[in-house]
Order: sequence, then structure tokens, then C-alpha cells
Amino acid sequence: MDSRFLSGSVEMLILQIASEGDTYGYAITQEAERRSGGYFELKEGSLYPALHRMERRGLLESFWEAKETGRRRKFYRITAEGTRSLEVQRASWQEFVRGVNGVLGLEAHGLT
Amino acid sequence: MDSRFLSGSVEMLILQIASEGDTYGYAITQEAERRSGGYFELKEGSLYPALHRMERRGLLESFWEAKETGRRRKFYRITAEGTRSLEVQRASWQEFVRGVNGVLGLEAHGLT
DNA sequence: TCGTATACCTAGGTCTGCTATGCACAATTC
DNA sequence: GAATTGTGCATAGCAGACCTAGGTATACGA
Repeated sequence: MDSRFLSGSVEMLILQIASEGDTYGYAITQEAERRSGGYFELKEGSLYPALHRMERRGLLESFWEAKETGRRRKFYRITAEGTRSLEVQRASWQEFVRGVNGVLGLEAHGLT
Repeated sequence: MDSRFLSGSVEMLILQIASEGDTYGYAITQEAERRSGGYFELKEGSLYPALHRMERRGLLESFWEAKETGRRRKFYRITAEGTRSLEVQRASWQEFVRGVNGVLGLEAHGLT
């Protein structure tokens, strides 16, 4: 993965995955990697601080899995504000891609 | 412009514009804005440090316009290494877009 | 038992974009 | 001809975000 472009996308990717059901840190890294065809390898040093930020900002809320024994997992659930933010960020992302492609002279067919 | 996603793209955009002919700082901001349909407004505080970085790294070389009077302009010319870097970055950009769109569930038709 | 996978966390470094500011000349407007 | 806007370069210092590297711990297969 080229992390040059990653900055600013991590939170959107996390929100997207969280928007499809409660999830936890490690699962997010796996899912992002799977869905991007192996492209994204979210590092823990990026992921966990991002999750904490997003919780502080009210985009996510968290709870520890109720389990007496075994591995502990901290689950995250998207909030109403997180859902709104995701919509904004998805639109913003598509604008951004159009902007860059415009400068690069690339055409983006089919992407609205 | 949403500068959230911008990180890491500025240098590619500069390289692209410089690859089409010698240019200078102010002209780059105008060209980026024009070609992105008004989306990009490169700030001077981002642009000039980026140009200096890129020159240090050997991606660009600069020369002052030979002009006795009037405004002084510092022109930049892409180097062979800059050209190679641009190719790499363009490919990397397209991979990145595919990766993000994959996670977001967006299809990118026509973009290879 | 040892390695690998799963699972969380943080300190500190680095990079990059931004705001704010300063300097200077040109062109236009009043 | 004075004031404003546009063109043009530059830097200091702040803030944000990603990474490396390290720490802790359980589960499971060889």
C-alpha cells in the first residue's frame, strides 16, 4: 500500500465498515484489506488512535464484549452523527477524486 | 475544497502540471483550480514548501526568469527523476482510488 | 513448548497542510 | 494620484494524522 494518499481516508473507511454493523479494531483491519483486494493494510498505530478520536468526537460509541473469559474485544457502533458524517465524507471523496482526475487528465466514467 | 484527502496529492498535482511545460508557483495554483473545476485552492503555505521539498529531492529544478524589470517569477522544470516519479504516483493514485472505492462499495467503470 | 494469529494500547517521530505574516511590483478603480 | 486588488515569492509556527516500535495478553496448532 502507498500510504501517501491514505491520510484523511482512514476515518471514512472505518465509518463505512462500522456503518454495516458493530465491529472491532482487528476486524476492521481485516475487512479493509479484504475489500480493497489486499491494498489496505491499516496499521495499529493508525487504527486505534483513529477509533479513539472518533469516539471522542461522537462518531462512534464503544463497549467491551460481555465475555468472562478469552480474548477481549472492544466493539464500536456508529452513532447518528457518525452516519451523517459518513454521508458527507463519501460525497466529499467523490468530489475529490473528480478534482484530482481533472488535473491528471483522467476521465471518471460512471462515477457520479 | 475539503483538504482532508489532500495530503500526499499535492506533489503529484504539481508534478503533473510541471510535466506539461515549465511553470511557476502562482501559475500552478491557477491551473490546478481551473482544471479541477474550481475544486482545488492550493494555499501558498502548502505550495511553496512543497516546491522546495521537491527540488531538494531532485524531482524539479528551478531558475529565475531572466527579466530586468517587473515581477520576478521562479520557474520550475520537471527532471527525469520527476517524470519517473509522476508515472509511479499516477499508477499509485489509481490503485488507491480502486482500494477506497472497493471498501465504500463504489464501482469505478472505465478507470483502469 | 514455541511460533503464529488474534486483540488491545501508547509514546514519540515525521511529514504535510494550514494560518498568518511579510515583502514587492502591477493594474485597475475611484 | 491614491487606494484597492491581483500577481508573485517566502517562512514561522501550529495542528493533524500516519508510522515505527514497543508493551501486554489469550488462543491454537505443530
